[in-house]
Amino acid sequence: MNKFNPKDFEDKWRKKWATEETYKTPEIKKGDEKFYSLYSYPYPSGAGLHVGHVEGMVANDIPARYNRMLGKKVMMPMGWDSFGLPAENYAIKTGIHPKDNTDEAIKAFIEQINNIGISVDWNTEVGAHYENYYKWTQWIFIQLFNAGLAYKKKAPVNWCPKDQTVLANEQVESDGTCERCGTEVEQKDLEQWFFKITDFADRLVDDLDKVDWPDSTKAQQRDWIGRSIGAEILWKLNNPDYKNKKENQKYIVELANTDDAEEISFIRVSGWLENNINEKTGVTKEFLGEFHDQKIPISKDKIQKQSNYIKENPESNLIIRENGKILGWLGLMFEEDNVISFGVYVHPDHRGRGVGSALMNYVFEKNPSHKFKIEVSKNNTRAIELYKRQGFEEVGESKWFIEGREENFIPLYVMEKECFVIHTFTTRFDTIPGPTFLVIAPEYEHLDKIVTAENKDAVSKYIDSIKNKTDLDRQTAKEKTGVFTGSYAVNPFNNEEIPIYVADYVLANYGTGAVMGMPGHDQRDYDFAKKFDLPIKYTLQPKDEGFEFPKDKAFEGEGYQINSGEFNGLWWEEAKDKIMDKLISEDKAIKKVNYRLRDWLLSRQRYWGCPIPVIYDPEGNAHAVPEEDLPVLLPYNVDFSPTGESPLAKSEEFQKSAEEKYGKGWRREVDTMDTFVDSSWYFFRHVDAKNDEKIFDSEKVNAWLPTDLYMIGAEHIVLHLMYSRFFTKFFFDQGLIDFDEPFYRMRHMGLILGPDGRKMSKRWGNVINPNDEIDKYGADTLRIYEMFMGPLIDAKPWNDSAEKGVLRFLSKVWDNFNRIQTTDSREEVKFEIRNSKFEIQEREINKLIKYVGPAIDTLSFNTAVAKMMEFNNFLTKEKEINKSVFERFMLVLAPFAPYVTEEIWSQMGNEFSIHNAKWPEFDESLTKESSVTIAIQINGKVRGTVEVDAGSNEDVVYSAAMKEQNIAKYVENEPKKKIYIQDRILNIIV
RNA sequence: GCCGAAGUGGUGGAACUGGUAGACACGCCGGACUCAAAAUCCGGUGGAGGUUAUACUUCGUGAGGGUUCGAGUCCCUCCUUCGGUACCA
Repeated sequence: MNKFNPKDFEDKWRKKWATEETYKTPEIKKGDEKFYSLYSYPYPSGAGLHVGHVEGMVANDIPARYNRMLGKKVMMPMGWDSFGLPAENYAIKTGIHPKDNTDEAIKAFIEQINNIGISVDWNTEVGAHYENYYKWTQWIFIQLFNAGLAYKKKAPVNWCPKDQTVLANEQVESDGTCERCGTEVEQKDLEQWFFKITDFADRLVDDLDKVDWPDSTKAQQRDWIGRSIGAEILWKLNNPDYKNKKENQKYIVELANTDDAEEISFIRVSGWLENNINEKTGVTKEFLGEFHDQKIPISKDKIQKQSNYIKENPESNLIIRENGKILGWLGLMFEEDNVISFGVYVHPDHRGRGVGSALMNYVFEKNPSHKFKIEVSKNNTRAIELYKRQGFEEVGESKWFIEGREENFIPLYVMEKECFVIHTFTTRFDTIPGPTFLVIAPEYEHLDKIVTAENKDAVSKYIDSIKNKTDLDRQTAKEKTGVFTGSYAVNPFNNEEIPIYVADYVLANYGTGAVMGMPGHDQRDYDFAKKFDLPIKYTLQPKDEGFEFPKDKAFEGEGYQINSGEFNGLWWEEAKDKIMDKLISEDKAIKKVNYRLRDWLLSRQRYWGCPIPVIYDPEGNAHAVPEEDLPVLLPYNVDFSPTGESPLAKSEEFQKSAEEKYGKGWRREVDTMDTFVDSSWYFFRHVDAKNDEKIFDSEKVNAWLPTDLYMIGAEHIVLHLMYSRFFTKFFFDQGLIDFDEPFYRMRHMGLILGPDGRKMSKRWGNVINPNDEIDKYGADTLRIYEMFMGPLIDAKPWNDSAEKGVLRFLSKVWDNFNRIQTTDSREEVKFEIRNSKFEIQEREINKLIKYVGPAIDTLSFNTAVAKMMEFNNFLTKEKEINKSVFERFMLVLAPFAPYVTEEIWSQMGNEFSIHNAKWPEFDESLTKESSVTIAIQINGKVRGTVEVDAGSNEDVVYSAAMKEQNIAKYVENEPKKKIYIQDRILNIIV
C-alpha cells in the first residue's frame, strides 16, 4: 500500500489546473446565479505571503470552490495593493527602485498563491501601480473633480517629520504619533486635495442597514461618521465695545400693514415703478422713493425680491409710530444666501432719535443667524456712524444715481454686518437653562468680533501659548486652560448673560467651535468652572430621597428638570425635546445634524503613488487633465529621497511634458494620491481588468457585484470600507452602476499568532512561513489546519503538532481510499440501501453532506473539518468501504483539500476535474437514525439514558425508563409531572 | 469614559431556536510494533469521592443573584481580557 505523500501529485495537478483553465471566470449576465469571492487585495511585500494571507485566501477559496460545484458562476480574483509608503521606504533604504522591487514581490506572491491551491483566475489580476489600472484611478479623480467633489484647500495637515509626508487624521495614532513610524506628528499648512465624502455621510450611515456585516464593523463605521442629531442654539453676543444706546430700544416696532401704505407713502415719493430704462445702470423699472431727501431708483429685480420676501415674511414690513405718526419704516428688505439686505427710512423730522437703531435691532433679533447688508451715501455721516455703532463694516462701494441725472451719481458705501450670534451645537436641550459660561475654540473664526479691546492682549497671548503646544500636549493636558474674552452671550432660553471664554478644550473642527458650558452636568465644563471660579447650576435632579449633587464632580446622571421655568418637573428626555421644539419655533435654535467625519485628504507628498491628474495654468488655476491624455504616467527616474517636497517636483521630465502638451507656464500637480484611493475601487476592475476603453463594462459589473463574500482583516477596516462605499455611491450617482453598496456580505479573519502566543514578528523569531509548511506537509494540510484552528474571526496561536494532526487525518483518508472495495456499485446503494451492509455508511455520508454545505455558507470551517474527521474515523473502523460513499466524501472534502481529492478522484477513474464536479445531494430521510438515545432526568438532573425507536411517544420512553434500575429507584410514587421533548429528553418531576 | 466582541478541561476549541456540557484535534498516560528511538496503530483522559472492576455519587462553562421542569445559552449586577474610539459638546 502506497503512503500518502502530497509531493507525488501536487505539482501535477497545479499544472493541469493552469493549462486547463479550471478556474476560468465564466461569462455572466445580470441575474445569473453567481458568487463573487473577494479577498482584500494584499500589499505585495518582499517578505512574501504570510500565514494570515493564507487563512483569508483559503476562507475565500473554500466557498468559491463549493459554489462552483453547486453550479454557480464563480469569480475568485486577485490583485495587489502595490503603491504605497513601505515600498518607497524600502527603496530609500536599499536603493532598489520600488517598481522593480514590487514587480519581483508580485511574482513570488503569484507562485505562492498557486502553491496553496487558491482557485484564482489570473485574468482578473489588477495592481494599483499597473498603468492600465492607475489610468482609471486618475479617471475617477477627474469625475469627482468635474462633479465638484474634489477640491483643493489650504489646510493644517498632520505632517510626519520622519516620513516627510502628510498623514490623514486616521493615520495619526491617538497619542499623536505617526501610524507607521511612531514619530510625533506636527501641524503644517499646505494646499491639499480633498474628496467631499462628507456629502455622503447620511447615506454612509443609513445604507449600513442594507449589508450583511459583523455588527462590530457596522458600529465602527457609524462611530467614525459620528452622526449626532441635535440643534444649534443661537446666542446673541453682547460685546461691551458695541454699546447700543438704550434709548434706541424705547420705540415700539410694529408690523406695517396695507392700511399703513398711504401713511408710509408720505416718506416716499409717489410714482414708483416708472418705466425708465437706463442703459448705463441696467435698471429697467425704477422705484422712485425718497430717502434722506433724495429720490432713488430701484431695479425691478430688487423690488421683486422685496415683495416676495414680504409675502413670505410679513413681519419684516416694519414701522415705528409715535402718537399715530409714523417716524420710520423698514423697507426694501430681502434675503439671499443668508444675507439680508434692507433699507432704513426715517422721517426727516425725527432723525437722530434712535429710530433707525430701533428698527435695526428688531431685525437683528428676528434674524440672529444672518448677515446684513446695507448701502449708504458717503456723505450721510450720521447714518454711517449709526451703522458702525451697530457693528457694520464697510466692504465695498457702489453708486446710486438721482432721477436719471448721470452726472450726479452718489458714491455709496456698501456696509455689512455679520450678526454676532454664536452658535453652539448640542443634543442635550434639557441642560439649556444651566450654562454659566460659553467657551469658544482658540481657532474660532470670528474670534476678533468677540474679544474686546481690553482683553485683546490676554487672548492673543493665550493663543500663542497654545500654538507652541503640540497636539499631544493639548490632548493629554489634564488642567483646563482658557481666558476671558470680555464679551457676554445671551442665553436665548432665559435671556441670562454669561461670560464667553476662549479655551483649547473646545475643538474648532467639530460642531461650531463653540460650546455652552454646563458645569453642573458635564465633567469637562465642571473642571473649567472650578478653575475659573464660575458658578455651577443644575438643571436636573433625581427625585431620590436625600439626593445631593456630588461635591467634586459634575452630576452626569439622569433626572427631572429643575431651574427650568415652565419645564420644571419633566423627565429630562421629555424636556429635551420640548425645549428644543420651543427654541426652534422661536427661531432661537436651528435643527442640525453634526458629523465627526471629515472630508478625505488624499494628497501625499510622495513618489510611489498614483499621480493626481491635475494641471495648473500659468495663473495657477487647477484644471483636470483631459481624459484623452490619461494616464499621467509616473516617471521612472526620479530622485525620491525625502526632502519634504514632493519628489515629482524635482522631475524635469514630468514638468516638461506638461509644457509641451499644454503650453508654456503650465505645470503638473506633483502630489500623488493616498493609496486608499487605489484600493477603493479595485473590486470593480477585477470584473473587467483588461478593458482599455473604459473603467469597466457596466453590465459586467452590475452582474457580478456586489461581492458575495469579502474577507478582510479585522484591524484596518474602517477607512477602506468607508472610502470604497463612498466611491460606489458616487459611481451609482453617475449612472455607472445600478447598486450602491459594494460588499454585500463581509467577514473578518483574526490574527494568527506565533506558537508562543505573541504576534508574529521577526523580533520574536516566531514567524511561520507558509512555504516551509507546504514543504513539510503539503498544501492541503496547511489549508485544512488553518481552517481547523478555530473560528476565523478569533486570534489563534499556531500549533505545529496540531498541524501534524491534520496531516494524520489526510493520511488516514488516503489509507481508507486504498481499502475501497471496488466491487460494489452506486446502484446497489441507491435502491437496496435500507438492508445493505452499507446502510450505516450511507446514513453517515448523508449526514456529512447535510452538515458541510451550510457550514461552508456560514464559514464555520473548523466544525466542518471536525465532522469530516469524525466521518473518516468512522470509515476507518468499517470493514469495507463503499466506493460511492467514499466518492461523495471526496466531493465534500474537495473545497478544503483540492490536491488530494483531485488525485483520488482521478485514481477512482473519474473525469477531470473534481472541482467542476457536481456537489453531492443528500436525502433527508437517509440521515435519520432508527433509534435514539434519550436522556432521563429526575427533577432536572440526568440520571440515565434509554435507547428507543426514533419518534417514540412519552409513554414508551417512560416505561423504558422505569425498566432502568438507576432511574426507577428515584421514582417511588407516581411522578408529579413529566416533560417530554421528542427524541431528546424526558424530565420526571417527583 | 464610551462603543463592540468574548470569558467553557492541561491546550486550540464544539454545543441547532434553553434540552445528556466538553464534539473534533493537540497534549498527556497506558499498551502494541521495535534491540532502541522516531513514525504508526490500539485504549484511556474535566475535578473530587467511590468500586477489584462495572456501577454510582458529587462539583463543574469568569463572579454573584434571578427566570425555568431544565441555563454555557435568557434577564440583572459585577469582574477580567481583547478590538475600536475619545476633551465630539
